Amino acid sequence: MATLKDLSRHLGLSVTQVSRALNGHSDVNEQTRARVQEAAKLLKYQPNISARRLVTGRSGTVGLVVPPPVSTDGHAVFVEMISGLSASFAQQQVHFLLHVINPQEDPVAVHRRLIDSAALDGFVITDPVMNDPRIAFLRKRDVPFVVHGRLGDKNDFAYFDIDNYAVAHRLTAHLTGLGHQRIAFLNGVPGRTYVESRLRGHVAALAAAGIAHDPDLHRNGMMNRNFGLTETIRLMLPGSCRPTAIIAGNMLIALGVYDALQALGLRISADVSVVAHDDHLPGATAESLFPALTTTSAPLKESWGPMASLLVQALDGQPIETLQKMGGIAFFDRASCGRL
Amino acid sequence: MATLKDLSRHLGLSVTQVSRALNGHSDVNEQTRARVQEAAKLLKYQPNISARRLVTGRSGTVGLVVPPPVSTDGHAVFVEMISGLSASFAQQQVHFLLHVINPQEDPVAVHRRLIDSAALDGFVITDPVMNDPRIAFLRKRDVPFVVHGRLGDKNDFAYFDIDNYAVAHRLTAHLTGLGHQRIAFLNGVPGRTYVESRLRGHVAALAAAGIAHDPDLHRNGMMNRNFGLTETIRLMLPGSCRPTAIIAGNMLIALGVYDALQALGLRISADVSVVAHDDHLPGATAESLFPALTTTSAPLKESWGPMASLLVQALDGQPIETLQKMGGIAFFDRASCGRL
DNA sequence: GCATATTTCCGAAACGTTTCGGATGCCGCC
DNA sequence: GGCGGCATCCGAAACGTTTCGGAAATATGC
Repeated sequence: MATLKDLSRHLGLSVTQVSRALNGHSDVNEQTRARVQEAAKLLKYQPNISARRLVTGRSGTVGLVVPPPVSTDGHAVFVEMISGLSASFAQQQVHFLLHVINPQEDPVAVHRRLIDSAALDGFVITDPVMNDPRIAFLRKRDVPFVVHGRLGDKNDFAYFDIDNYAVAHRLTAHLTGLGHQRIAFLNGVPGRTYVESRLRGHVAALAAAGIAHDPDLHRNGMMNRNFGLTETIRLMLPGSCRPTAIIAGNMLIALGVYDALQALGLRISADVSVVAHDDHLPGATAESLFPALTTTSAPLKESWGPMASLLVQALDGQPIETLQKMGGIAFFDRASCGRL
Repeated sequence: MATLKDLSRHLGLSVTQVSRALNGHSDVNEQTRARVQEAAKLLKYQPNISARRLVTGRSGTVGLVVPPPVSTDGHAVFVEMISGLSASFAQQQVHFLLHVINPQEDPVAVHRRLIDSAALDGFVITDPVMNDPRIAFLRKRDVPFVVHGRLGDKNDFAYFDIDNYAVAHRLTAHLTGLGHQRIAFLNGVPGRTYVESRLRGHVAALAAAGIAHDPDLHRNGMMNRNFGLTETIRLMLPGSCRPTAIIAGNMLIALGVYDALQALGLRISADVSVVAHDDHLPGATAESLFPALTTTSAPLKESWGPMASLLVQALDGQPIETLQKMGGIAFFDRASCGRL
């Protein structure tokens, strides 16, 4: 309600000086600055962001444009993402605009409108695909953005990602270390970057152990429980050359693997070793399975804070090379693996 | 990128007139208006909302301040709410700001900051409680808002709600019509308005059939599967005077009721009739149960569109009395009830 | 033909902030 | 005493839009 003019009148200072005092500029007496800040608190001064953004050209608002989640699996990720981002941006004093589009709508057009009306000055991009039109557009318009994930080799933008190569490498090496040779890998849908990175890490770890990669043991699919179940059953068909260990791309797949092995009467660890990567989505924890599941661990919920920081730094004009961050992964050796 | 000044130069008109033409004012020649609109399209003119909101004092943005969802049950509602609201507001050309607070934070303080910085000009209020401080604050500051649900009798604000009295009345009357006298009601946590409304509707329908309400048959609790399961078992304990029919407050409760009756060896419909209210949350559909569940139906997802419209109308200064809307309820008689 | 509406237009001010360029006073220094 | 340097301040312009009050041109009524 109170404006700069009110403050300046109240303090006997110019509007200019009040503004500079509050914004931490150097040419203002420390004593005056204190007075100004006190008065601001007293009069409950809140800067009018419309006025500010009009002159600075920046809105103090970032946005996320997404289609609504489809499956119930998607719900958990959606909730975590939305609430994580919103809370993180709030902490950084940045407003978070959410625009849920219907799936037919063109996301680029929405981004364009949002930019042209000067409503937003930065974006979060999730679920990037190869040659993503959103990324191309934002780059062309020179609008800051941060991507959750990466694309192939050329990543000349701010991103946060986990080291998916390392994930698969670590899991595979753990199994080869126990003497396993025939290791199945239930990976995600082909084309997604993290799926390809994991495949590379997997193959590299096999090679390091002197094992040739058998394409038949590598399966792609939607990362849900059903995929884990059906593929495990197919892998274990009598007559086929069974794997002695299975890597599950996430916890849902792992649940399906457990279901299938149990149904087939195979003992986990004793007969078949199982490992998985754990995003820490609600619903399935590695410790609560029986036997407790050995995993690499990289909680998805820990990405949103860094994502927000990166975007804010990008808004502040920091060079992109300093804004590429990888989340760490941990490894928990539990009870689901046996030595061969 | 293009501004009004650009347009006015390009058209040989004053900035004033261009603005009025675009905003549909009356004192502009229809022919000129057409020219202006064409030029606007040509130059890809997008009004700078910061400038607009600075002079109008309105931001074209509404907000929702919520804590993150807790349980996995809450996820489905959260997702539906967030995506429904966002999409609906987008359709109405209103920006939707989401602010997820941590549960300790004071929501009123957040609302205050958002208002004082002129960032938002309207709010959506969900999960209202009696004497809600958010509502009191927004009313005091004379900021438009719309509430999902109602509070007791005094509702001098815009709201969207379903007729919970009618829901319980309808379900109860259906059962009394089949000759049931001892009807249990598994209702939500006490204090919530819809819970109380439902109780009133229930009691009224009983009275209309000449049946006295037995408080022992009315149970309150968290509306989840476990509540339905445990309360049904307690209701059916041998020695107690068993109900012949059960009303479940929502589908999760109904799932628990089905589980319990099956476990107890009681046949649904033949031994015990079951009805429920169905919010159409993903995960449980009334038709897919066996036997198919008789329900009142009021999809939660149909509230967000009306909610958005109501808030937009409130922003336009429409009188509150015209902004109180009730969602309709449907009744589906399926296979879960038997005549006594 | 004159006064009065009506239609269509415009200039200027205003919203609240940031920032550019300059002003003022004071200090020490030669 | 003059001069440069520093610390501290201020006036005015600018951002892009809406709107108030009025002006000009045209139509209407007698």
